[in-house]
Amino acid sequence: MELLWSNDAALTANELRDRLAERGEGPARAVATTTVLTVLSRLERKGFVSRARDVRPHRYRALLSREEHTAELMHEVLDRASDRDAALARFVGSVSDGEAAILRRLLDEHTHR
Amino acid sequence: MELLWSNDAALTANELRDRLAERGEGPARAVATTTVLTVLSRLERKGFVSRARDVRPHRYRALLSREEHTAELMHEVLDRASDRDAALARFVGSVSDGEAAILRRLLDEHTHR
DNA sequence: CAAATGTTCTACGCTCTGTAGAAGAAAGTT
DNA sequence: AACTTTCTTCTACAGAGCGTAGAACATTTG
Repeated sequence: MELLWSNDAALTANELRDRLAERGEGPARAVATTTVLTVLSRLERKGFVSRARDVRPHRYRALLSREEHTAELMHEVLDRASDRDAALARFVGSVSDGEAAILRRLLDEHTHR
Repeated sequence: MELLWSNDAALTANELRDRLAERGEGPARAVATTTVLTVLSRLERKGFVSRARDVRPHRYRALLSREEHTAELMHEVLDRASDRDAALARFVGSVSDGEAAILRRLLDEHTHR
């Protein structure tokens, strides 16, 4: 559910519900607005989403973009490893050549910046 | 619980239970053997553990090392991203300098091998 | 065969997630 | 202000996963 969040930003619950209804017309679609609200509240509690309480139909926005969130998760996973370096090594070792090239480029930028 | 697995390899349920009892004498320690068995069965079902059924006190062993598992998880997380490259970029961007250096070295090995 | 040891089945409690109805609060309308 | 519509919160329930383990069944040992 949370994945549907990567949309744009700052939506109301109803707007979000409509977006959800659009993508994926199939059966078993269309959730109730309250459902969206509940999920949003939980996400807010967990710090994934911010809510503008001042405007009336509260507007919600993702605090982290989809990609930031992914990076965040990768770090969490890595942090749970007993041997970070070894884990990193395994990770790099199991990356495709293409992706290895991308990583290299990214690291260069990381340095020169 | 699964984390306690990174021990060595090929243990019986009882041996495992003993290892668990040792590390962390504190209160609320010491689980029943059946508990260990149940957990092992579930891990086996999920493919994290292999079991030698031929020997009688079945012997269990981790299929992936702690670090391999971590790398695996990182890939899974990355695979769920809509834009892998962007996610990778975020990841690299949020890595410490020291870790960046390690990554660079790993990539070099990756290439020259 | 009986006793000891090992394994499977079944189950309970807890947390998380998806789902939403009922009830309360705020805004819009006449 | 009273009424209606819209929005939000509260409460709840089912299903999955995890930690835990007792009861029952199987196997090995003496």
